[in-house]
Amino acid sequence: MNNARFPISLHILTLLAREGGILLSSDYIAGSININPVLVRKEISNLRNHGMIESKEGKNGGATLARPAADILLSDIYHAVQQTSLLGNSRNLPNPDCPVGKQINQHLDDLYKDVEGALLRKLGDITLADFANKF
Amino acid sequence: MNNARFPISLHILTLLAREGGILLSSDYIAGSININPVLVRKEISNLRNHGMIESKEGKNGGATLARPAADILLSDIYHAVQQTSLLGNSRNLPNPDCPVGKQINQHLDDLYKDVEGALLRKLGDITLADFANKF
DNA sequence: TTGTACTGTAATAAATAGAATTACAGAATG
DNA sequence: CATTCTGTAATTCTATTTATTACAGTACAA
Repeated sequence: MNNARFPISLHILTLLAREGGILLSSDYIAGSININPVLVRKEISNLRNHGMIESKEGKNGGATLARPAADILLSDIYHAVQQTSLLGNSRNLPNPDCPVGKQINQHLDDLYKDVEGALLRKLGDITLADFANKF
Repeated sequence: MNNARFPISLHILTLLAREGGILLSSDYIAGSININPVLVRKEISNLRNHGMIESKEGKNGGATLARPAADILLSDIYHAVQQTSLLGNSRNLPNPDCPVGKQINQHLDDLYKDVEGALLRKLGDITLADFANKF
């Protein structure tokens, strides 16, 4: 995972978790993370689609948690941002005339599912409340 | 993880595991993976530095496993190629004037160590022999 | 002893992906 | 109705990844 979507989303949610229902603006959040506000709004949009955030448009608008921080698992966040496979894939198709090349993607997929399961069990043990309470 | 070093290394090692000690050239390996041979030689160089591969220069040269496939764990491969953190980090430093921004990197690091531990336990349960025998 | 087939590595270029920026329509508020 | 926000698309900028080129050095075999 090379992009910063997981830590950015976790940062956003941590800020919201610490404000009990107070709306935070994308500009304020972006100032804490030190990234562009448009990126924040994109992540909020994504987290909203996954039911973790509610947001309000217009003056004095902003974002807030859609449900209690104790009901949001870090695995929920992982699912919301996960796009590329955990341990990477080669861009090119391997050689179909090679017995290994022909099958490796299937076996990699199986392996990744297995490994990702272990990761999700760990992330599923931790709630946003657990994380936010560390601060 | 956006780059393909883990699957490439695993592909290389799988090919070698299936040839009992026969030297394979970087061109042959690159043909199976369908990437540039120079990339293969770079990965071989890395895996050699980590004690998993031996290679021989000159005519009829190539690479072979440095130890039995049953003695190479997938976690060894992960360690050999791992460079960026598992779940990503923001490029910019968070705002030190924000109570969350000030501490988040430390808490992220702790979390990542924990999660990576779970991943490594899973990868440490699987040997290269296990993986190569699937083909 | 010399041509050939390799590795090893550096340097560069091309391709791709990530993040920042600009722009602007639309919503809510006072 | 001016202001302050969100939402989103389009574009530009930057960083990362991969491919390519180049070439020195090694080993073998005729």
